[in-house]
Amino acid sequence: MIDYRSLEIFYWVARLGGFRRAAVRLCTTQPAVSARILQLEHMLKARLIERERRHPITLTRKGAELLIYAERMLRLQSEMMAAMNGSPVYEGIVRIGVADTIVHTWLPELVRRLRMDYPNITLEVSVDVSPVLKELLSSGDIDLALMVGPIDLPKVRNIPLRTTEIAWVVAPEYPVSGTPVRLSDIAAHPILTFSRTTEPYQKVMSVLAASDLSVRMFPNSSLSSIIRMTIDGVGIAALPAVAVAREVASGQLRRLETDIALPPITFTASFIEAPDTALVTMIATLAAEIADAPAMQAKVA
Amino acid sequence: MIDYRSLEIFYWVARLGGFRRAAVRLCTTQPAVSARILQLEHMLKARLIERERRHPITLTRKGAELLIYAERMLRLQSEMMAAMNGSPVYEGIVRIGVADTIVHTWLPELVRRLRMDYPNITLEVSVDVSPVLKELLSSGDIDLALMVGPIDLPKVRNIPLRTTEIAWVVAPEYPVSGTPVRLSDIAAHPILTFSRTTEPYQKVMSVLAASDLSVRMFPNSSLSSIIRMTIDGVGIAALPAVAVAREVASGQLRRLETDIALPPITFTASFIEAPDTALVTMIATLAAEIADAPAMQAKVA
DNA sequence: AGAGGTTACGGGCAGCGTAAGGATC
DNA sequence: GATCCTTACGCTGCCCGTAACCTCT
Repeated sequence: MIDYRSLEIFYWVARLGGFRRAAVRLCTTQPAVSARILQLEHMLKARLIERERRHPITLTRKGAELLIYAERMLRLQSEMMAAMNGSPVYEGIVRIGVADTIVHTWLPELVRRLRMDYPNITLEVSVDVSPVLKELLSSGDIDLALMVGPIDLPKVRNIPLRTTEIAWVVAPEYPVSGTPVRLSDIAAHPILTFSRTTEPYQKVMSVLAASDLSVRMFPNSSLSSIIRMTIDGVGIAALPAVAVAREVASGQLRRLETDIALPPITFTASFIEAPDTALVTMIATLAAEIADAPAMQAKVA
Repeated sequence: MIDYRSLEIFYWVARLGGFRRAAVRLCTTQPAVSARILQLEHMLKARLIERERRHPITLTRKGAELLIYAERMLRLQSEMMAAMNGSPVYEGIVRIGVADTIVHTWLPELVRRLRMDYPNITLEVSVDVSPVLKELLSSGDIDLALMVGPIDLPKVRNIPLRTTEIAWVVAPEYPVSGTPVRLSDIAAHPILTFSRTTEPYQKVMSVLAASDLSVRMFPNSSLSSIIRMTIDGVGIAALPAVAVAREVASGQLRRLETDIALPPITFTASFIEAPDTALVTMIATLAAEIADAPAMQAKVA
């Protein structure tokens, strides 16, 4: 008989397009995945997967046929677990990728709530900039990404968290002319923001490019480092307003009043849709709830 | 996660109403079944089965709920196997209960065909009279019964094999008066037939009772023994015509011409309907085909 | 005493992880 | 050389079967 585990592994190999990725996603090793697939192929006496050297692998006809059943089986299994336990079993390991901004605002609250309400969930948090998180998610290295912007791929579910504008902030004593500050005033100073691939960087660059201004950018992937440097008077920072709300409130940073039209950025909780995402969905929903909670709004506003 | 095997075991415990029966049906031991159920109950943190001392056990509410999923899961699994292999995997152990009459007519042909076409099937044949076979089937001790008459229980599938009349046969020299022989002529002699619980016995008894005749019956559960004794002139045998066709053809026995209205008896291939009966169904169908084959008809006619 | 389920215990084997081995770009 | 899958191998843990035990009729 065909094991549930084998189908699960087969499903993720097909889904993520590689043995390695499936292994990472399922928290196991590549040989284990390999053995399962081989066993499956041996049992069904048919090759299921065309091993090509480049991502993604392709399924044979038989493989595609099996995938349908694998998906149905996983779905039935999780439906059963949900029905039997009243609610799905919220336990296991979840790997979350989080953008720095979220780490500094409401991630602690999410972690606290999870530890309190679901002590059997083990979290593995990786912090990185959103473009990297997108890669990690689509290669199966993380299960859930809390970051900027939706991922526009099929089968990825994006739960919008909250939208925030980009604020220009400086050290209180830092000299900036103009009220409101114009773009050219800002461009005279070094601008600190996230790394080149991120939305804040690109949005800043696009308005500057439109105005034909040149500028010294200080891209930096660490939010706390950017904040530190800004407080130390290195330049003007362009950061999500929520990320610096505390420092602005405490007077460590001063928010510039400008009329520069920077489009706001939207955070999302994104994850790959699969038959067994009850756990991840729950966490994403909880994240949305916490991110939008009045308490949080007040705390960071 | 819940194993396929656990669901299968749970299904059969529920279906057959006991741990022991399920163990027999699944070719395993009672402790193994017990352990699986215990593990399942532990995993779902709920009692699934009320252990009562008498058959059948009853399911708790949770147990009944799980049974639905177990059945769906088994069904999906066998649907998948069927779809993937083109045809279901015809291999494994099948326990067949066979009535003596069939053993002496076309069972060898069935066994030969199975051994030839499906060498991976292991047969375990038990021979007994039909009422006993019915018990064995409903308690899960056999998977398929080839015997007299349908089993009128829900979830039992009966495939009609062929109908045969009951013949009165005697040794060639045995003195019987009358042509055609009347019932009272027969009642003067000892009558050999199957044991008390069987259809031939009961049918003979009912016509005799209707005529208010008393008679000496020699019930015997072994067909070959009955034939032997009849050839030796012990009395008149009432047996399915097909069972003595060979002896009549070879002249070892003589068939009496009578006008006694004995209702014919019907053989069936009967088995319990379950989500995974592809193998048993195939054998039952093959049995029907062989039993009704012209070659067989000729051979026994 | 017998039927039916549980507990105890030892052995076998499946499946996993580590590490080394191709193959292809 | 880098990436990706496969093979080799030792180990762990699960699951099964045997046997003894419990409990109710």
